[in-house]
This record gives sequence, C-alpha cells and structure tokens, in this order.
Amino acid sequence: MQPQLSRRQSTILKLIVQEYIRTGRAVGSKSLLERYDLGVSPATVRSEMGELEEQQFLAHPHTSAGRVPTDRGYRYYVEYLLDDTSLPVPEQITIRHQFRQVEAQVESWAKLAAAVLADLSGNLSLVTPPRSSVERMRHFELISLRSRVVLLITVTQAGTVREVILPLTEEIGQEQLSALSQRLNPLIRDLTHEQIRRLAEGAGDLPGLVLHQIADVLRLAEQEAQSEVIAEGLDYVLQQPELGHGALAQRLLELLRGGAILSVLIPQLKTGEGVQVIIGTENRAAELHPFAVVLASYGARGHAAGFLGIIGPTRMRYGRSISTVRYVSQVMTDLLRDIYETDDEERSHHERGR
Amino acid sequence: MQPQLSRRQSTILKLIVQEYIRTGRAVGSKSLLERYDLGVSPATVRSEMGELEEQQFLAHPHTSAGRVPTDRGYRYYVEYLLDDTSLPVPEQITIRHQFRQVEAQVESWAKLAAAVLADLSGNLSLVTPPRSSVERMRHFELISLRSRVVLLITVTQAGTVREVILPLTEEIGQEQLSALSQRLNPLIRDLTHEQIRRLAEGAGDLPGLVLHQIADVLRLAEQEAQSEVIAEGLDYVLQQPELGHGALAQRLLELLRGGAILSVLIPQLKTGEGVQVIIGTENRAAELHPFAVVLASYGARGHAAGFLGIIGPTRMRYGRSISTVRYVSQVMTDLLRDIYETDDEERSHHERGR
DNA sequence: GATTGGCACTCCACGATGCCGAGTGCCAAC
DNA sequence: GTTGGCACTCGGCATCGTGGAGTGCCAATC
Repeated sequence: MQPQLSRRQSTILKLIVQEYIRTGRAVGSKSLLERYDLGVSPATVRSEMGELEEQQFLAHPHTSAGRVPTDRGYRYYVEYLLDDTSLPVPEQITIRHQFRQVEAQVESWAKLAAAVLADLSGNLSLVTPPRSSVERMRHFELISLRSRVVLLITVTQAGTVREVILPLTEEIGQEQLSALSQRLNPLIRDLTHEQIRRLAEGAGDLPGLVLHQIADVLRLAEQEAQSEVIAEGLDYVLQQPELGHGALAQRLLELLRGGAILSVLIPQLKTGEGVQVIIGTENRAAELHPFAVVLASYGARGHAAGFLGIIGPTRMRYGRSISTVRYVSQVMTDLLRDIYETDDEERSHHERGR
Repeated sequence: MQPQLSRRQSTILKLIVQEYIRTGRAVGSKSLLERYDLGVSPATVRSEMGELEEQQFLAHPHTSAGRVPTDRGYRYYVEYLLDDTSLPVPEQITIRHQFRQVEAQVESWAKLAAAVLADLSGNLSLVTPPRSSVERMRHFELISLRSRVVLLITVTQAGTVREVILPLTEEIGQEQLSALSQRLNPLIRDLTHEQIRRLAEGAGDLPGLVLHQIADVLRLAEQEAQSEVIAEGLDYVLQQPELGHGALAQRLLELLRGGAILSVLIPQLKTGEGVQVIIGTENRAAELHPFAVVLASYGARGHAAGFLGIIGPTRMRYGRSISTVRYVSQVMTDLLRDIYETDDEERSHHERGR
C-alpha cells in the first residue's frame, strides 16, 4: 500500500483513528470538529470521510453512526501517519533498572519482560524465553539424590539449564558419578543431540544410559522452545470493553493454553525485521482476526533467542505498543549479548550504549 | 456447625444445592418437585424452604424468585450432605499415565498438576511447585560461559535447581572452577544459607564470592517459595456466566499477578489436614468472598512440599472438585516420596500402592 | 470546482409501559 | 402436619416512542 491520500484526507484519517482509539466510539464529522479545528465545515469533512470509506479506510457500523477505522485504515495509520516516537526516557530508565535487579537470573528475564510489556502497553503480553533452535551441549553434572536416584543437570551452549531424574539399577556413589561426568564432559561439548546419541551407542552401560538421557534432554529442549511462552496482563484483556463482554476474551485465553498461540504466530514472524505489526484480518489465523499483534524477535545469530510481543484489540495504542516492544526487545538482546558475546563485540556494544 | 436439620429438610437442602449448581437459576418449590419426587406437595416444600431460609441456609434474590443456597448452605452441604465419592478409576488411570510421561522432569510436575486440576474441575487451578521452607545445600557447579562470565548452578536438598550468572574480575579456566567446586562442595553440603554466609566470611577472594552467591540463591529460593504459583484454566473462569460478565473475573486475574493470591490463601491453610474447602465469606480476604476455594497441601515432613487447589464460583461442583484435588495431591505426594524417601519407606509405600 | 449551510432521513440508545410466568406467603380445610 | 387455593410480587422480555447523533444530497456561494 502506497501513500495515496491527500494531505487533508491523511489528517482526517489520523484524527479519526486517534479519536476512535481514545474513546472507542464511532467518530462523526461534527464531534471531530468540536475537538480539532480543521478550518473546514462538517460537510467537507463528511465528503472526505465518504471518500475514505470508498477506499476502505473507514467503515460505518450503520447508516446513522460515525466512522470507524478498518484494518486497512489502521494499517495506513501505522505505516504513514504514526509519529515515530521512542519510549520516554524515564520509562527507559525504570525498565533498565528493573532488569538490573534480575540480571543474574536468566530464567527471570522473560518473566520480567512480559510484566513490563503488559504494564506499559496495558495489553496482554507474550514472551518466549531465550532458546536456541539447535541446542548444543555445554556441560552436565550428575548428582546423587539418594541411592539409585540421580539428578542429571545439563547446560546447553545457549545457557538453558535442564534437570531430569535418572533412576539407576544399581547403587553408584557420588565419587563415581563425578568421575564419569569428568570423563564424558569433554567428549560431548558442543555436540547436538543426534551426535551425542551416536556416541551413546558405542558406550558402556552407565555412560550409554547417561548419554542417551542427555540427548533426550537436548531434543526436548529444542521442542519446548517451540511451545513455551510466558503471558502476562490477562487482567488487561478483560478491561477492554469490546473484548471483556463477548466470548472473545475467552477465545484468546484458550489460545494461550499450552502455547498454542505460538504455532499460530511463529509462521508469520519474520526474524530480524524490527517490530512487526499485524492488524486484524492480516493475521493468518482466523482466531486472531479480532486482534492486533505487535511482535519483535530478540537475541541473535544462532545464539539463544526468542520473541516477544503484545496482543490487544485492533483498537490499541499502536505508537505506545510499538515503542515498548522495540525497547524491551533491545534490552533483552543487550542482556544476551553481555553473556555470550566475545570481548571485542562487547566493548563496541558498550560504547554504543553511551 | 452441627447437623441440626430434619431428614426432610436435609433432603430438600441437598436437592436445592444440587439443582442450583446444575442450572444456576434460583430453585422454586414447584420446579424442584417436577424433577424429584418427594412425596409431598409444593406447599410443604415451601414451608420447609421458609424454615431453611429462617436458619440462613437459603436466601431469596427477591420476593418472587426461588431459593439460592447461602455460603452457610453450601457449608452444610459440603459437611454433611455430600456423598463422599472418589475420582472415577478411569480418570485416575489417565492422570497417573500423564504424570508418568513427565516423571523425570520435576519442574513439569506442577504444571501438569495445574492442567489436570483445571481440566477435570472446569475451574481455575493453582499449584505451587515443590519447595522446602528451609533450603539446604546439596551441590553446586561452576561452568565457564565465556571469559569472566561463569554460570553457577545450585541444587538444594529439596531438589530445586537454580542458576545464576556470576561476573568475575579476572579470567579463570574451567579446570580451576571445577577444582574449586570439588573443594567447596563437601564443606557446604546440607548447610543453610546463613551457615554458608558465615563460611564465606573467612574464605578467600573467589571462594568467598562463590559462597556468598550460593547463600543468596538459597535465600532467594526460600523467598520465592512464598510467591511462585502456577495457574491454569483461566478460560474456564470466563465461562462462568456469573463471573464472566462482571468485573469479578478481572479481580480474580489481578489477584494472580505476581502470586499475590498466595499471601491471601496461605495464612488460612492448615497443613496436613487433607482437603480444605473455603466457601465465600469464609475467606479471610474480601477479594475472595465471591469464590470458593478447594485446597490441599502435598509432600511431607520438611522435604519439598507445596500446595494445590482450585478456585471457582461458590456455585461449583464440590464433590468433583474435592475428589480431584485430593487425588492429585496424593499423586504429587507419591512422586516426591519416590525421590526423597529412604528405601525402607519406599518399599512399604509401594506395598501400600498395590 | 471546492466548499458550505440546510434539510430530510436513518438508526441506535434509552426509558416507559405492559404482560407473562414463576414463585411466594398465607389461610382455611382436611 | 399437610394440602389446595388464591392473591400478590417481581424480574424478564417485548413493544413502543422519543431524542440525539450522524449521514447524504443538493443548491447556493466563494
């Protein structure tokens, strides 16, 4: 869609979108002029509105109602009419500060990100924890919980930590377990689950069991990366008058169960394209047609990565949502870089940060 | 409250509660007799109903409506009128089967429990992951992520695994880190965070840093045990007609944010008392007055433990909820026992299981 | 040719009205 | 103690009328 509207039409569309987002009521020519002086009469505005409706940017709920933006109208608004603001600095500082509190615990990043997104946008937020699509082994440990029950802890290259319980057929002491892990660890460092499984075939009884389990864990971690999602701000969903009453909110919550929403969203996500906005029927999944989605990925290049975003009614504050998503994704990317990046990269990054 | 109703009054109360739970509409004398033959006329039922209302077991929404159970009415029903059924065996088998799938991953137990509770009860479920109120150290590992960034993994006696990132001032190789952990691990096994912190004081630079961090992690784990909660079945909340429309559902969701609901519920939870039912205004917290809570704790004696339960409208299927909560709590307790119990205990437990 | 004021028309939201059905409470009779 | 009868009550629902906001069109004007 190219910009194809006259200056005045653009102005009117912009005001109608803003006004509708603000009030939630269809906007009429007169009431629009009461708030904004356009230097023309209602009749003129009406004729322009008629033109905009002709071109599918606006719609009437019914004959004697005002105009409401269509998905196409929102799209044009987001594309060409939105003042490209970034998040206010005080809020940036607050966010950075909050993240600093949990800097050390990687698992809490995603939770915090979800909370921040929800609170700042006033919408439902979704965040996937940082994961790698191909998990490679970093390190594992065997810890004796009690006789014949061992805890296997695996750390992947991407920093994901997993633990599984390993029942053994015979009793094996902590010393033996430590020796085993010391022997195996160097062998499987940086290998994928397939490679480890191949190794397991040739190995002895106990090592074979352990290696098999490790391979399983790695494979599982990759699978879960496709389905684990943290959501926050459910209460905001109900605050939306247009969603709260109908069965719409319920549908949305159902989509969240078991991360089903991810398989709906991911196919549409273009990685590394900054913030993406998907409005109403632009969503491939029909369930999401009543909603707008603001998405971004974070992390980078084969390292741990994920995506985050917010979902709300198409009548959402796009400017605010986009700047929030953009900023939080940046913060998450920075955090990940601080862990995995080589020193060179890190230095240049910190310089950029000033 | 002692049983204080005549046989016929009890029957009528029971039928009214059941009928109201089934239909959600106030129950009248005539419509009650249409479904159930009590061998008496509507007028008789009416007079009994009047008596029950007198005693606060029933209430009228308005003059010409049927009767609705009061919280007191539900209480009497749960206490004396409920047929004490256990969960149907096929469902028991399904649940056991589902847990067997994730047996090895301790972290997924709570999630699964929440999903099962929600699906079987058709209500919102809450589950806290198994935690110990006094965390003691089991084992830790140091893993070099990259130069000067180390991942510290701690495993507590209760089996909780935590990871934190440790920035160092100077570069230290994996070999040195492994040596350090091998030296320190035996020293701090089974210690609390306070004891470890005391040890840290006298230790050298790096060991001191590590021990301090470990103590922090332990302390944090204890704190989080008080606030971490998994909820499932939010969509069911909205299906409840009496909640979906009002702002009530929203209030409930707000309570869930950040585990605030735990601090509301825990003070009222008596541990080791089987399944507890808290109905409406019996809840100390006013926010929960519109709801009924079915709660149980699981786990045992200083080991990892937690609680689980469901929250729904006071008009809930108490029989089903209670039996579900009871069964799932039993399953969780069994699972934990299989990990931590000594072999003796385990044997007798398995024998009981047959 | 664009803009404007005027005007008829449309339709929703909202309150008032009336009716029906379900339910109650009471009472006299059994 | 139980019953049938009866007057009464009240919410729910449909119907109706009104007012306001908004539109579309057109002829007049700049």
